[in-house]
Amino acid sequence: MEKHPKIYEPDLDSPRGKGKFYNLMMFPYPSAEGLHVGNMYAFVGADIYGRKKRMEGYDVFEPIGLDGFGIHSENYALKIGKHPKKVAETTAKNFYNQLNLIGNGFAWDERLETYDPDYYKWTQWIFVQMFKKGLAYRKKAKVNWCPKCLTVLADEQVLAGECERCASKVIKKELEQWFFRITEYAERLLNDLEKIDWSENVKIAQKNWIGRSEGAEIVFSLEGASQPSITVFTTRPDTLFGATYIAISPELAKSWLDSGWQAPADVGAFVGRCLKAREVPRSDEEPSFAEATAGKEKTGIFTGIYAVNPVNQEKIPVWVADYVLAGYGTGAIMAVPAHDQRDFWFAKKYNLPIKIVICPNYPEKTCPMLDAAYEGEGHLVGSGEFDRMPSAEARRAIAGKLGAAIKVNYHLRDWLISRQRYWGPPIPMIHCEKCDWQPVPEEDLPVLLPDVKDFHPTGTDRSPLATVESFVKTKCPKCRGAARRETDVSDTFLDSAWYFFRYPDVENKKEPFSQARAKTWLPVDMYIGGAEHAVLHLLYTRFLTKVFHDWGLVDFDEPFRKFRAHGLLIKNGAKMSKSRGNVVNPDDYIKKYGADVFRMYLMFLGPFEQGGDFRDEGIAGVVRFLERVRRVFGGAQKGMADDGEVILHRSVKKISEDIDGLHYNTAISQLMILLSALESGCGEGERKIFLKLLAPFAPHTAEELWRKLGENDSIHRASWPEYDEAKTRSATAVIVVQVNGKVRDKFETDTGASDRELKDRVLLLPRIKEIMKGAMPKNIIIIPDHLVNIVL
RNA sequence: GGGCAGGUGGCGAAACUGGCAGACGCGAUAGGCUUAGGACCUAUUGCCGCAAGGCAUUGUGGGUUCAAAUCCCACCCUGCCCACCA
Repeated sequence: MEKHPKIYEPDLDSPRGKGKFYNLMMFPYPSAEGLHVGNMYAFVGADIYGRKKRMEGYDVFEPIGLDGFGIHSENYALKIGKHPKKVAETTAKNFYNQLNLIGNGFAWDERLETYDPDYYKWTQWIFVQMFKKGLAYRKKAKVNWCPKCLTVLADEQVLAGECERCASKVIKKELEQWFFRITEYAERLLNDLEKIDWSENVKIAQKNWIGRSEGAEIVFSLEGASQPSITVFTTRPDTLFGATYIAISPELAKSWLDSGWQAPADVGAFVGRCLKAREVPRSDEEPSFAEATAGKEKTGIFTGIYAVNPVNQEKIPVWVADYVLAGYGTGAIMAVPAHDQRDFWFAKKYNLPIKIVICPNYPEKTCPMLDAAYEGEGHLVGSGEFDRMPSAEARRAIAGKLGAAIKVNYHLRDWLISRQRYWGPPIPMIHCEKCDWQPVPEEDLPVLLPDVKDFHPTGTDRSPLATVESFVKTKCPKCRGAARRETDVSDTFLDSAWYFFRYPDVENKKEPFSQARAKTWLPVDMYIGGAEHAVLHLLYTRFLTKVFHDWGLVDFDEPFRKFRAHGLLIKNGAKMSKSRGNVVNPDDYIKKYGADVFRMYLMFLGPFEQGGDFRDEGIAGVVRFLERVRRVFGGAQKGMADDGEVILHRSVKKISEDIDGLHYNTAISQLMILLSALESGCGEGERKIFLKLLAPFAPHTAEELWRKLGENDSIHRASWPEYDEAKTRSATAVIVVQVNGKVRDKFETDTGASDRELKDRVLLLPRIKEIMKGAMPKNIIIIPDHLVNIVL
């Protein structure tokens, strides 16, 4: 650890040079196997970017830490039968050693680990503030439950509907849980995407995840029900005349039954069956839409109730249907079989009427026969006064006529924070019979995770902490009466949603971070990480940042100015996995080839944002390259060849631009091209420029050769080379001569030749004359310094 | 089913804003160097041809253009994410 040369020492209070540059990479969650090559890939890519910024004169802050709390670590501890805390200690050591080996310019003094009480104290503090501000609340929610392991599982631990450890069928269990009201921020999270420079695909993923849809709430009055009316949400009020039944979710039916609805006998049984079926989470194995939706039989039952369509007073039946979701909209829909595929299947099955009200054939009179729902736009038919109106217009017209409320719905759900697990920050809440839920007073934070022997899941609905009486029993902060602590811990995503605020101020004992430090260093200038976090992690960080902004802690409301997702590394064309046995262990490669070769090879595989295919054979190229570099630097100095200067200036330009655009693979090709030029002869000036260009990629080699040239200060503090645009252009150009678009000849000439000159010269070329056979060209296209195309 | 990314030599991949397809690297072949092997150096590496030269070619089929890997339309395939969201 100490061996690492500290070349990066940002001044955290007043950044030097051109100012601060916060270069962040997603911190890893340490697993037992050690740092994954995918992490290395991400970190090296991010470090190259940061190192160039440093050489450009920015004060670069590049911190690293460990996302050590959470299920991954806990499961490993369970597996090997060691306490998570002990495991964390050893894995931390390993991880930092490995991170040290890859040669990144980390700010080693500002590390943080999420399981450190000095850190999670503030994670808990955030929870308390959330509660105080009304952003944390409790409600019932379903969790995955393994009946054999007797524990709650995270979604990612459920494989094909089975527990990943014991392969028992997982069921859904309803428990009361803590939530954060992220939905309150849905609109801002959506709109503010426009003001940040992020990979476009990630923005789109977030947009879809938030899933805004605008529609109308339409009220149908009911006959024969215990309720007077029912409200449905629809994005297509224009199809209202085509509604031939109402479908309600089993959950809604259940609540009606519970509140005294006298339903036909088999309705209760049907509802029971549906709810039971929903306890089994959908498996990964079920392929495709066919199983998940289309092929999965939609079932339902008539309730005996009728609803009155408010637009035409038509009486339509009310059904309970298993395809209606409880958690979205109002839990009830108006079914329009002609214009919704699911309703169409359902209507076919139960012989319900299918009534076309949107015709795609306007102005022709005939509407098509439907063998599937028509979900597109068209003109209204069979819709009374609205006939012939375009459907888009009719949406507003029909909703308007009914005075229906315009309503915006989001797919985004509130953030479930509770985990019935051990290895996380205890949720800092106390329950008192008299005073209900009370937050732990801030001066009592952190609520330390008790160092229990038995951290195994308990077999009840509770976290293992529930069995620790000394932990559970406490006093109510309000009335001082006997009370009990919340025993669940919080989601790991909460730990990682704010860590970058803490990095510039890890020693702070009084607050999560000082406003001064935050003002100096935040927001993050460049964030690099995996696309798999496109929604959850990146959405939570944005949410929390907006919350901090609203609390007045910071004056910005987006955490990362720029975010780029790196691609996925695969091995020999296949995804790496333990079962395939094709996992690249970075340590082996670093040991064998050294960090510089490994770094460069990773970056040379393919475009950083697209990932690459790791093949052992390919490493030789980079090994040879660095050996050639040493040979050139060991050789005598002499002048460069004639075209050397152009290649040098072009290389500086290309490599600079490529690093800025994360095109590291082509930057390395250019280094290779430049090296070939240097091999034919080079002086000290060219050597230094080359080393500077090499430094971000191969920091150790570059440093060593730099010192051999007699430099006393680190190359990583040297200035990034500049180029002269004029010198990137060569004095001559090769002109391609085409006839009818086919290349027929080429010649070299001075750059800047006029169209006239080029034309005259081309027409005199013997080969061209021969091809033309005296014919008159119809047209001659001239691209200066580049190409002449003769059209015959 | 939806969203996103992608499909180019034996392989990993390049190609700015439409202008020489295959940069750079791996592998392969031949030669040099070497006692030998490795390393290294040189040349070749889409097809035909001794060569000059010719021909083909960027998943498939159409189109636009003097000119298309690049733009447009339809389709096929692969990967990732989401998935009964009314």
